[in-house]
Amino acid sequence: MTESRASRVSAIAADGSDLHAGSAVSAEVNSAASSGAKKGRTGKANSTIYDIAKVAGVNPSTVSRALSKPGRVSAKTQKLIEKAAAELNYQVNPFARALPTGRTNTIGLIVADITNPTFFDIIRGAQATGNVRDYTLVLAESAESGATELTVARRLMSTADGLILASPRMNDADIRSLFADKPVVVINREVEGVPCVIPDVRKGIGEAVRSIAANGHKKLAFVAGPAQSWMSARRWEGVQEACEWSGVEVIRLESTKPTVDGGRQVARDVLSSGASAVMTYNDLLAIGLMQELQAAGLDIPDQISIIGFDDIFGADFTTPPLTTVRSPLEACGKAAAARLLDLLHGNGELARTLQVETQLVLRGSSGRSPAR
Amino acid sequence: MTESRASRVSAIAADGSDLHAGSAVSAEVNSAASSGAKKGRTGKANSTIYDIAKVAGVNPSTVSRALSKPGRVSAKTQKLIEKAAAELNYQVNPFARALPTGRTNTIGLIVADITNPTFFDIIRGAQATGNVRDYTLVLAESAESGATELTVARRLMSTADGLILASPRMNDADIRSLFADKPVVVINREVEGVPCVIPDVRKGIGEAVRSIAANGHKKLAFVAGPAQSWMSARRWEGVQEACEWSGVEVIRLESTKPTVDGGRQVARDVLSSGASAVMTYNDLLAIGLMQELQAAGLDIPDQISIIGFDDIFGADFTTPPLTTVRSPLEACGKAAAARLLDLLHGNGELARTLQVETQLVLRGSSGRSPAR
DNA sequence: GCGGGTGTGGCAACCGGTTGACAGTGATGC
DNA sequence: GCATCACTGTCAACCGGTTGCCACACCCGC
Repeated sequence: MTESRASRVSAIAADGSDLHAGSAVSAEVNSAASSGAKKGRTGKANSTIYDIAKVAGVNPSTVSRALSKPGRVSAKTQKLIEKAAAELNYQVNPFARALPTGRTNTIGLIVADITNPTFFDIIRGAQATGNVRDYTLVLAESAESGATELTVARRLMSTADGLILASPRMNDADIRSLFADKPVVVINREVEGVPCVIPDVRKGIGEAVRSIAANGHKKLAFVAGPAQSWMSARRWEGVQEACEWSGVEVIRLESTKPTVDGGRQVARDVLSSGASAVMTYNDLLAIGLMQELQAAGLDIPDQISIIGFDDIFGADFTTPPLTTVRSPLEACGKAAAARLLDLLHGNGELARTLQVETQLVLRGSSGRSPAR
Repeated sequence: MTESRASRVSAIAADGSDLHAGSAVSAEVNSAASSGAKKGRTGKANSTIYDIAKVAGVNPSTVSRALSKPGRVSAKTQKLIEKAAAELNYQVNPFARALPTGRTNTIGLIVADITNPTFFDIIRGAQATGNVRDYTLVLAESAESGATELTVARRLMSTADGLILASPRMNDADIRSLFADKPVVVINREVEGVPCVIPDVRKGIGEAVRSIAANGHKKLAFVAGPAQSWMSARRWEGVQEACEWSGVEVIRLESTKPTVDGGRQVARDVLSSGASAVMTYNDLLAIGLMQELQAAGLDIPDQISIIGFDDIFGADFTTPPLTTVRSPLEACGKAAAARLLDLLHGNGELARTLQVETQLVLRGSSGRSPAR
C-alpha cells in the first residue's frame, strides 16, 4: 500500500502535562475552489509530490518548485506538473511544509474572551483578510489575565508566523519582547515601537457629546471600564475633552466589571449622580444599566439618556435600541491582519499606528434632557 | 501525567496551493502553567529532543519515548530526561510530530457561520472539552452551503483527527462518507450510522406549549426556519405534537431567512394569521418579529406572546426579555467533543444518538392570551 | 570554436519527531 | 549452568516537503 500515512488509529492519550496545556479553536473558511476531483471517494489516500513526480516524469524537487516557486521551472514542465497534480487531486501537506521552513501560513490572534461579542467582529475581520491571503487565523484566549496572556502568546508564537493582540492586558515591555521575535500587531492599544491599530475615539465621542449638549443635557456621567484597560482610559480622556469643549459637566463613575451585570450594579451611582445622560465604557454596561433603570421605573430616553460604546451584536435588540459609539471592529481586525501580512512579506513599513474612525450611531436610547 | 506536554497549538493551515485556499481561526485557551523557564529571552531558539538527548546523555529516540510512551523507559531515565526537558524549556514541535504519525491532536468543528450566536456556545463547549483533553479545536465555516461544507470538511479532515459537524447542511450520504474516513460527530441532526448529539426538543416544547395553553391561547403560529434544516423540521413536529396534545390550534408560517430581518418580514403573516401566540424557529426570528410588531403598536405580551428557540446571547436584551426554549448548546458542544475524543481513543461505543434536554426559559415576552 | 552567462532540473541533506527491529543486560526457570 | 524472557535503550528508516549546490544544455558574442 503505498505509504498509507499512519491511519488515524492513533490511540495515545496525550493527556496533559504538568506545565502548560492549552487548546485552540480555529476557524476556517472556504474560499472558492471546488475540491477538484468529483466524487467523494477520493478520500484518504492523499497524494504527494512524489506521486506527481512519478506521473510527470520529473524529480520531486522540481514538483516542489513548480508548486511554490513561480517561474523557477519552465512553462512546459509547469503545465505538466500542474496537470498531474490536478489529476491526483493533490493537496500539500501543511505539516510537511511547515517543518523545514518554519512557515506555517498561520497568524495568531489573542483575545481576552472568545465569547465577548466585542471581539467577535475583530475575529471575523482578521479571519476574512487572512482568508484572502491564504492564511489561517489561530485564535487564543487569555482569560483576561496578563500573565496567562503572555504564556499563551509565547506558545502561539512558536507555531504561528505572527501575532495579533486584541486589547492586550500584558505590559508594553512584554509586547515589545514578542515583537522582537516575530511580527506583532496590536489592536485597541498603542504600544511604542509596535504597529498598532486603534479606533480614533475622538470623532465618535465628539459626535456623541455634541448630540448630548444639543439635547440640552448639562451633566454627563461616564461609567469607566477596567482600571488596566488602555481603551477605557482613552475613552475617558476623549469624553472629558469633548465635554470641556461643549461646556457639559462630566463626572466619572467606576464599574465593577465591564458586563451587563456590572451595568446593573452601577445604576445606583448613576441615579445619585444627578446626571441626565450617561456614557458607558462599553455596550454591555449600557445594556445592564438600561435594564436596571427601566426596572426602577425610569423612562429611557425621556428621563435619562444612555450611550454605549462599540455597537456589539445585540445592541439594537434593546428597547429602545441603544445609541452607541461604533468602533469599526471588523475593520480593525482586517487592518491588523493586513498589516501583519505586509510585515510578513517584507512590505513592512515602519511601526506606525493606524487609526480607524469611530462614529455615533444614533438610536433610541438617547434624546432630549428632561425639562427639569 | 508526566510526559506528553504536546504543545499542540497547531492550527494547521491547510492552505494550499492553487486549488484549495481557505483560512482558519483557531482559539486557544491556556490552562495553567507557567511557561517553564524563567526569563523571557528563551524566545525563539526552540530546543529539540536532540538537545535533550545530548544533555541527558541518551539517544533521541529514548527521549521521544520518554515523552510520549509512558512506561516505555525506566523511571530513572525518565526522570533524567524530564529534568533536561524542563531545563531547556522544551516544547514539542507539533508539525514534526504530525508528520510521521498523522496525528495532529486537533479536532475540526464546522459551523455554517462563525458570527451566528447559536454556534457560539457550541464552539465554546467543544473548545472547553478539547482543551481538557489537550486537543486543539479547529473551526471551519461553511457559508451556509452544503457544497462548500463538504469541500471544507474534506480539507479539514486532512489535518484534523476527527470532525464535529454542527447543524450540517450536506446530505446524509456525504456525512457517512466522511465518517468512513475518520471519526465524525454530528450536532443538531440525526444521521443513521453516525454518532449524533441532539437536543431533545420535546421537553422544552412541551413546557412551552403547555404554558401557552395554560395562558388561554387557542391558536399558535410556528414560524419555520430554512427548508433544509433538520432541526427546523424536528421543532415543527414537536410543536404540532404538543399542540395536538394540549388542544391548541397550530399553523405554520414560512420565513425567508432565519435572521432578525427574516423575523421582521414575517410579521405581516403573523398578524393576518390571527394567532395570539407565536413560536419561531430561532431567537433571531423572534427578536425581529417582536421589533416589527412593537413598531406596529402591538404590546407584547399583552396582545401577542412570542417564544423563541435557543436562548442565544442577547435574548434577554429585549424588552420584554424573550421567552425561549433553551437548547443546551454548550453542553452539546461538550458532549460532541467528548464523544469524538472517545472515538479517537478507541473507547468508541456504537454510533448512538445522544439526547440533551431542552427547557423553557420563561421571560417577559409571553403571557396571558388577550381576552378577546 | 571557445569562454561565459543564463535557464532548468536533479541530488541529497535537511526540518524534528516516531517507531519497528534488534541488541545488550540482568533476572528467572529448570 | 544454560536457555528464556522481560526490560531498556539504540539504530535507522521513515513522514513530505524545501532548498543549496551542482551539472548539463543551450544560446550568445567574439
